[in-house]
Amino acid sequence: MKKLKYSRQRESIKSFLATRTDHPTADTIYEKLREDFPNISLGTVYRNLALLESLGAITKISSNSGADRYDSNTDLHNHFICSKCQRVIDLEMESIDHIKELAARQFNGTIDGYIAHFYGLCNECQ
Amino acid sequence: MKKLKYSRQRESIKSFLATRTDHPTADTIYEKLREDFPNISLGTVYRNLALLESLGAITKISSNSGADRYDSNTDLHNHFICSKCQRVIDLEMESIDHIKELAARQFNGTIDGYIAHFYGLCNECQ
DNA sequence: CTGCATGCAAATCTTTTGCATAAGA
DNA sequence: TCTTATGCAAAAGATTTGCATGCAG
Repeated sequence: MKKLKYSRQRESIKSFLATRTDHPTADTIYEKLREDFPNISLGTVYRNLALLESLGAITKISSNSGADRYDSNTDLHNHFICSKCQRVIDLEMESIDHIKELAARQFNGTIDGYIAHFYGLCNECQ
Repeated sequence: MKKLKYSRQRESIKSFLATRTDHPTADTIYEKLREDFPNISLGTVYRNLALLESLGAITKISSNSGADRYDSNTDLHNHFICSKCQRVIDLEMESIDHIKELAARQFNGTIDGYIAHFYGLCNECQ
């Protein structure tokens, strides 16, 4: 496989994401990075996000509507997704790891991980 | 609000979905419905799926890749999503409803529901 | 009749990709 | 110099929408 080469853009994407807990979309990241790299392209942002995800450095979150979101917190944690504004909020809840066992008991295959998405209306929307 | 009017297409979409447990995409449904309605359009399929979802008759499932999938089983249940072939499999597992309480304890808003997605490789892919 | 639903096509939105050039090692 | 990364633009994939016409009530 090919060797990874340093890139200022990629580092910037990674460090920007590390400052945010609100799971920005690729486009939000793009708009922000334009401050430092006026000519950066959305393609570069998507390419790097996919690369970082494949390296396990970040996580992608898809919900039922809108663009995918990205999360620099790769620790196992769950999300609350607002049904109205689509905001994604981290839940620092007690471990629910045992649900993986319950699932494994039902499913005749290998379960590598899980993510639980809770939904409802966030404080701002209700 | 406006009144719902019967449509053969919508009934057909609903009953076709009821026969499947593999969570087809809008396009799969479209191809199937063309057997009975040669001129049906994808737009009609999407419009009816959105309508049925808003009525609570079906559920939409988004995963990290590929098109959204639709599920006629609106009972609370969780899914296994294959990381390789993207197959979505229902998990008839023991209740994990208590995780909702754990989440509510952390989140200062209203939690209406949740869905847990387990991932890994399915039998065919490993 | 009246209004919701459809078919068709164009438009949108999000993400991916090809290619020539720039930059890291 | 060699190879990976970038910018730009076009392409692709999924979903939505405007509009004239069809069909249910």
